[in-house]
Amino acid sequence: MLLMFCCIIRIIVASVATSQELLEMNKKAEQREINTRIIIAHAEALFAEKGFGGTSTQEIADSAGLPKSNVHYYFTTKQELYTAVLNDILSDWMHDADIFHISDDPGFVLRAYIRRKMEHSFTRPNGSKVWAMEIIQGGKIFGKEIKSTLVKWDKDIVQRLRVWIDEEKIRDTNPQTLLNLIWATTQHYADFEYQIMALNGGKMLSKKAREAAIENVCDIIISGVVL
Amino acid sequence: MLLMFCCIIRIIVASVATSQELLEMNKKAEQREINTRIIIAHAEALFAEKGFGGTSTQEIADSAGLPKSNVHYYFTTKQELYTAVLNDILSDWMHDADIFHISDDPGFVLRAYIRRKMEHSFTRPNGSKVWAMEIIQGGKIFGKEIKSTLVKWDKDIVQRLRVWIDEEKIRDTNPQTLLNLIWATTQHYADFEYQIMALNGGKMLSKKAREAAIENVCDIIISGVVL
DNA sequence: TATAATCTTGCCCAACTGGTCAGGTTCTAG
DNA sequence: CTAGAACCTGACCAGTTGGGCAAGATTATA
Repeated sequence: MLLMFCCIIRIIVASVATSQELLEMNKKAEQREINTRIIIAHAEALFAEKGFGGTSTQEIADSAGLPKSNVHYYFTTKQELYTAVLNDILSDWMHDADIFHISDDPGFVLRAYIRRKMEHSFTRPNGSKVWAMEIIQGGKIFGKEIKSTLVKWDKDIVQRLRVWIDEEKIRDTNPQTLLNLIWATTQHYADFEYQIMALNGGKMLSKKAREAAIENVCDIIISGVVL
Repeated sequence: MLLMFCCIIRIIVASVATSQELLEMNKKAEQREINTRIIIAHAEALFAEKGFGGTSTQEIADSAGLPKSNVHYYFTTKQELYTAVLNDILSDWMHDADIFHISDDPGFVLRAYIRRKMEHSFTRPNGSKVWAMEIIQGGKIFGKEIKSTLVKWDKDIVQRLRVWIDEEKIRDTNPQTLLNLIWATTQHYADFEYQIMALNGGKMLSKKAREAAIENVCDIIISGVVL
């Protein structure tokens, strides 16, 4: 319970400040903001590369260029830091779905949403990877946040899809299944980056290939579902 | 190099023997077969739950009901055991694609392949999870096998899809992208089991819901791609 | 300028890690 | 029946782990 409380405190502290907010801060607060951000960024990369259990706080500290004790000053436990990383990612993702509320054309909305998710996968793959591993391992650490925030947000979108089904604008399918398919496919390009590369002759996807992948995925899903 | 060789030896030893083969073995060989299988099975479950770095050989031993030294007798290093687990999974998966060579009807083949992959996700989720985490972490340990076995096998299927595209039996899309979409979606049901459950009111998918999910996924993809 | 609050750090530690090994038991081949 | 290969395991080890702590440095506040 106390731990839970500590986590919440940290999350608030760790939330990204705008540059305007940074200017208004005094030196102490600014230091805290900067260090917290650095630590989270390096932790995200290392957790993505080696998993939670495979990453030591010492490594994170070294990577961030700080003494380990300093990392422990900002994040008392490794779990606390891990939670901060996951929160940072989640808040970034939630906004991708804003598009569902600014248009009523399923073709347009779905295409825009898929595109955003795909682009996110290419620009911030590590976040997706850490998230994926947490879920794969059964959400043992971040489970509560998933069950509350994510579930509520999911229900909202599913409801939106259901309306389109009733209006016979999209195929009569289980909206949750459709959403799963979209998430799975878009995040695949971040999480399975290595496999994608291996199947692309060991090279990273070119900008052109990425664009083509985005278009292809959009096309397949939309012609599979939009009536 | 020596390590590589050891791994191959282990893999051969660890390969599943039929019950017929078991009967023909002497006691020593049978013991080896049984212990190896038990260790791999328990390791698979633990690696899926806690990742490679988060699982200790002691835990694996305890879970398998053997002393740690015995585990180390069969698998000198943790990596060696991990490799054996991944090989076990990979060999299981390869066969799912046999269907591509027994029919020329894309609708039939794709539906059958997706169904098999989905069923596999429901019956052996842990294998998929370990695999997913290995890829997410950049294939550092299993990379070579991926680059050889998997890539070759992938090329084969892509070629098959390309023919169908040329024959205008399926939509003119990047065949690799289509394959990625299928893998991502089908494996999602194993890897993101926890999320699926959370979005299903915290309950596991019922048999009926699973069957419906399989049908839905098939329908969406096939009507998105088969002409 | 005093003093309170926050930040930084080197040092410490008990617990655990993957892995070794010697010496035992069990089995098989000849 | 016997020699030796294969198997088993308790005891052990050096290195690493997450995290605590207290004393000193810096900054904010009154």
